[in-house]
Amino acid sequence: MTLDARIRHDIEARIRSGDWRPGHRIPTEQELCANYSCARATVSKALTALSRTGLIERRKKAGSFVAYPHLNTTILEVPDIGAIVTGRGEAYRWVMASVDHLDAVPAGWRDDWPDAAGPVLGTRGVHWADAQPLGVEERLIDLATVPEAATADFGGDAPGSWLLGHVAWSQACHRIRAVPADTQVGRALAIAPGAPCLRIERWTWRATNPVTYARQTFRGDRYDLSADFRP
Amino acid sequence: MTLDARIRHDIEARIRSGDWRPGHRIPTEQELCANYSCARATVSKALTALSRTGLIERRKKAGSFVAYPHLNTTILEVPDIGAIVTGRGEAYRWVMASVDHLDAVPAGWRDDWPDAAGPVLGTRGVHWADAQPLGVEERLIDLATVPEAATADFGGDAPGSWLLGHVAWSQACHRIRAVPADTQVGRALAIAPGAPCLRIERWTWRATNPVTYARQTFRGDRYDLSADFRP
DNA sequence: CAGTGGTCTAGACCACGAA
DNA sequence: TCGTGGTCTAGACCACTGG
Repeated sequence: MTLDARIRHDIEARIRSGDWRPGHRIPTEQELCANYSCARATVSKALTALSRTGLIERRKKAGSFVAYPHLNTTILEVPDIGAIVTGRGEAYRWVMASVDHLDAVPAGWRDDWPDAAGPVLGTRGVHWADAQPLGVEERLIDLATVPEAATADFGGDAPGSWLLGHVAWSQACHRIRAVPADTQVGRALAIAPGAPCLRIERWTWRATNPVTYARQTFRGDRYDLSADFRP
Repeated sequence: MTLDARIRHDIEARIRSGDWRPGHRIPTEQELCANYSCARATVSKALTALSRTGLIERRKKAGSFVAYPHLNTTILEVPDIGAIVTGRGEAYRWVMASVDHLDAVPAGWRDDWPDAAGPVLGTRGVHWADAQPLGVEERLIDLATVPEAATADFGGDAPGSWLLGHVAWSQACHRIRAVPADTQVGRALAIAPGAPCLRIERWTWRATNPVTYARQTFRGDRYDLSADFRP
């Protein structure tokens, strides 16, 4: 491993582990030069690479800081439903249906989220666009990884928005399918049972710790995903 | 604009314009140093950045070359159906149903692909996993942008595979929806009309020129998209 | 004003791999 | 073998901006 890769790796490990929280000031280039006994260009190379990935933010005179996680770090912006709806010129609204403290992942969900072992927070709600229900969301949050969620005030926001702003997740996995609406979803979304729905499942981890599992089911005739790519 | 950005931009422009084709040898670092009258580190910075984006490939002793477009450049690997199927341990097969030379985008498709003005190649076919039809694909290829497609031998591969290997696309846009199967798709996929299907539409450009429009419709019960992310 | 990152220079040594 | 990229050094000047 090259020296600049080692510096990069060390800093990234500190951030991912939660040792350095968002906003924490990273040692200056000169301090890092001294720590690693190397030239400033080598440190600069490592820090520049980290800032390009969005993990840190560099400000002149002030120094380098651990970046606050922001929404546009991923290319496919699955979770930010509000922005998609608002971008279409419609009014976005989240209606929380229930928040439950559970001692463990409920039966029937264990197959979908075997990672979480301890107590979890279960949330349910509906995403609305204008006066139309857009999709239902069921979510589990691991309270061992995110204990502050137990007492969090989600305000009027969906739990996903709160999580994005409060937890520095390191890995997420999505699964996107077309499924028929069951009777419960059909009633919530005002569509016939069996009507096509887009289901997005999302598993999120911080390092090896499970953070959350979300299952969103959207009306097929009112919602689609878009993604722009450049090679 | 900084000097290394200018070097990077110049080289990228040559590649995107098609002036330097995949496999073309880029001037050595020393030659570029001379051209731009700068230090080798500056040239190296530009070339390293280009190779990290996958646009060029650097080989010791041999030099730097324009990279052949490869499948894993995007995070969400929508087009590579074959790899997904094979990864599940099933046998992938593409069956071409028709290839048509058309003078223009057919009526009924113009709304979906208004970009293409001239003659296009229209293809239809079915993706199979083992002995089960997985999804149907309808595609239009702009022959003004990709004239070699008119006489191309797609072999046993889907047109998308051929395109990925022959055209350096610069931008792609996806749309993912859940739609009900119509009678034609239902018959091709052996499912009931109205059954939920995952539809992926993909528009691809090279610079401002349209390359292709593809519409894939997959059985909802047999196909899903997965995507891993790291912030 | 002074410290910080942003950028660049000139030069060096090394490992690799095609000739 | 020897040209190429990969990496690093020591030093420099500049622009920005917070104290």
